[in-house]
Amino acid sequence: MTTLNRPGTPAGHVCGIDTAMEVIGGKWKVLILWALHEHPCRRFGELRRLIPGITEKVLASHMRELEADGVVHRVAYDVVPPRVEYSLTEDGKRLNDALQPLAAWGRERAAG
Amino acid sequence: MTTLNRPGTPAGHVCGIDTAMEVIGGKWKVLILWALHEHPCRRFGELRRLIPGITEKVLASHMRELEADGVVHRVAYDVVPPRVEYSLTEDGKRLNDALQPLAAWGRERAAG
DNA sequence: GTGGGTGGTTACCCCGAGGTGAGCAAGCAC
DNA sequence: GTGCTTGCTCACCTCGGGGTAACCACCCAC
Repeated sequence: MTTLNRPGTPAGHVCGIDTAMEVIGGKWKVLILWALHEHPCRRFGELRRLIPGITEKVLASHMRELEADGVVHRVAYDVVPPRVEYSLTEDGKRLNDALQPLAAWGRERAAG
Repeated sequence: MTTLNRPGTPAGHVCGIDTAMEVIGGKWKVLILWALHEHPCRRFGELRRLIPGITEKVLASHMRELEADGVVHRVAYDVVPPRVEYSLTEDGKRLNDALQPLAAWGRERAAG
C-alpha cells in the first residue's frame, strides 16, 4: 500500500491503521510474521518451507523490508554454507499481538 | 491479496489472518471502515469527502466489494438525484474492533 | 569433476489494482 | 436552453508487486 501522506487528511493521519498496513501490506508478510511467532528464530530455508508457495526472491525482499521496518531481527553467520537466522523484535512481537484479534475475526468468519 | 488456498499449508490455513487480509486488502478499505466507524451511515459523496485522494471509481468498487463481503450495508433510495447510504454491518463493526489494536500499534509507532 | 546444500542476487516479464477523464439519468432553478 | 446535483459506469492507461529462471560463492561428499 503506497502511503497517503496527505497532511490534511484527518482519517488517514489519525487512525494509525495505514501505518500498520504499510508494514504488513506485502502479500506474504503476515504469514512470515505468524511463522516467526510460532517458530521463533528460523533460518531462511526453514521459513521458505514453512510458507509453501513463496519464492526465494520474494521471501528475501520481504525479509529485508521487515528488517528495515524494525519488526524482524536478522543475524548472519559468516560460514559456508551461509547461515542466517531471523527472529521477531519486541516491536514485531507487539505487532503480532495486535494481529491476534484480526486473526480471531478471520477464523470466526471462516468457521461461520 | 490473492488467496493462497493451499490445503496443505498449515500457517496459511490455521491463522485466519489471510482471511481478514482478503477483506481489508484494498488500498483504501481500512480507511473506509474507519470513516464509517466514526461517521455511521454516510452517503457516497460524504465518504468521498471523508477520504481525500480516493477516486469515485475506486470508492464505488471498494464499496461493492465490502458489501459483498458482508461488512458494509448499502441502502439506495430511488430518487433523483440519487441517494445511497452506507453503514457498517454487525460483522463490519466487529472487524473494526479487531482493527483497533493494529491502529494502536500504528499510532504508537508513528509517535515514535 | 560433479553434484548438492545455503542464502541470496540479477534480469526479465506479466497481470491486475488503481488512477484519469468522460458520460449518463432526471429533476429543479434560472 | 443551460447548468447544477448525485452516484455511479465505461474505456483506457500506467505502474509496480510479485512470479520465473538463471546464476553466484564456497565447501563437502562421492
